[in-house]
Amino acid sequence: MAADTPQPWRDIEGLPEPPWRVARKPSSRAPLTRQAIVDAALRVLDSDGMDGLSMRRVGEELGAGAASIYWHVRNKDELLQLVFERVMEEAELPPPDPSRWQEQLGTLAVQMRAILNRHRDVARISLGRAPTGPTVAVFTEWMFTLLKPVGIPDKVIAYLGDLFGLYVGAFAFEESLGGEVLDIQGQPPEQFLEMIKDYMRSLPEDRFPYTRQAADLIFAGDRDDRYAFGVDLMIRGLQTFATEPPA
Amino acid sequence: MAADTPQPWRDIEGLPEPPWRVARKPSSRAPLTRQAIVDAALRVLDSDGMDGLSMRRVGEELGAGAASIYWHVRNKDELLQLVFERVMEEAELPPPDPSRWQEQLGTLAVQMRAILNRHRDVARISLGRAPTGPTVAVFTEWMFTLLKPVGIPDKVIAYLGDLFGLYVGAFAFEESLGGEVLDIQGQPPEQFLEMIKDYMRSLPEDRFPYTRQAADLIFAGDRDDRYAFGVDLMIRGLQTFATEPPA
DNA sequence: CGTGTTGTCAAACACCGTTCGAGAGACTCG
DNA sequence: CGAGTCTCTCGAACGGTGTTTGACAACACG
Repeated sequence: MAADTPQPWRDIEGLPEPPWRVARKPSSRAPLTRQAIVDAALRVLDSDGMDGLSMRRVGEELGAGAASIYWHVRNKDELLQLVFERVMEEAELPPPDPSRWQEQLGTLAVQMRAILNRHRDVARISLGRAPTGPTVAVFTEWMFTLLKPVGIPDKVIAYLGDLFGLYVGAFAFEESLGGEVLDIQGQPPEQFLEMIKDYMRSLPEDRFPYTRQAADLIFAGDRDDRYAFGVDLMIRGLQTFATEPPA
Repeated sequence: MAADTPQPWRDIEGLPEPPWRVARKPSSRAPLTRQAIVDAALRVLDSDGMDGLSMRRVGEELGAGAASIYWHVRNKDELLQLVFERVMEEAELPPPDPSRWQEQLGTLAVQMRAILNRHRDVARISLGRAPTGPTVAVFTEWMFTLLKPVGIPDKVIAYLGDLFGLYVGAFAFEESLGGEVLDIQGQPPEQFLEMIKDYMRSLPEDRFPYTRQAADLIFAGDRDDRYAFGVDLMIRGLQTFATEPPA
């Protein structure tokens, strides 16, 4: 190539780039921030569920490459933690009223479950995780303000947070599976359940009298009912620690 | 485990296999059986943990190819279910004695947790799963025999199994993570915990009096202590359903 | 003998989380 | 005005994953 030959017509300085070669639309994409990434991840989670939540998919949702995410977030696990904390902030705590502590605790339990169920598969993230930010402080203070006046010992209140979170998370997790673990055969869950019931009823009467009789009861009740039972049992247990008589 | 301890009520010999678990075929003389695969999977799980448990790895353990496994097992999830059920059969139930129901229930809880912790990461499998074979029948019957004489309503007993399993599983699951979720920063878990405590103590005194004071309490107590608390709370709650006075 | 049936498995498929290194763009300093 | 540095993006690649496919071997039965 004769590089030294003057070729002014070959000068491309200032010429517009042909549209088919523009690298990317300059500013159509929102800036990539931690915030935006968490938003996108939550959006993907809500629509595609946990199995659809891949780094590549989150990148796509942002109109960005998967690798870019790693500049803002250590790894997928940290991203999940952020999504979890963000969702937990949706919880609203009423002003604590010790005279109705059982009711308020029950309501909170219902609300937490609702939040975990509102965002698909968030319950799967929640397990073994706890909020670490200001949220946990607000919760703790709320619990103490509600339960200390009833006479429940500090240690019990302190441990209760864990237990409470564990139950709500585990229950919602089970729900999020939606019996998908149950179809170990090709059958739909309910049909499979019917099989188990039949199996139970077919057991020898002399050794399994109760089980035979309770086969229906064991699988009866909707999710709400069973959830409420667990919450109720915990509250009843708590009650035995209270020194102040219930209002 | 004392495998030689006589447990006639636990004997599942001669009980019919539930129809959904019948093996594909007796298989004349093959090195690869369902049984052998489950064994191998459990061996891999014990030594390499959940992350190391891949179909290829199980195949290798058997001196076979990964694809071969799919002849005997529908997919990985079914394999996990089988491993879970196998481990659950390690539980030993004492002869139910209603006069000591609280104690026996507590002991069972401790034992279940021990089993889940004995086999590395089995707790991770257990969540959202329940045994579906004869084991669940034996458990159910045991529960009823123990609790019905105390006057606890059938429905409560029926629901209790779920709740019990949920708590044990969720707790052991959390343990199996071993705080690995906590090192969202590079720090080791305990150091990170100290940070949270410091954070709590630094909160404004007027809005977070209890939290400031209870910062230590919240993270105090070893796992055993916290586990026992949850079990105790459930048993206390159960007690309120009993009509027969405690012995 | 042929013809199924049962069981094995290498190769391929379509993903995954994560790392690397080249680069673009914006800022600061001499 | 460079030159340098720092922030940020991302294509390509690495080493895995669960699962499917199709070819193939070993045996059973008529």
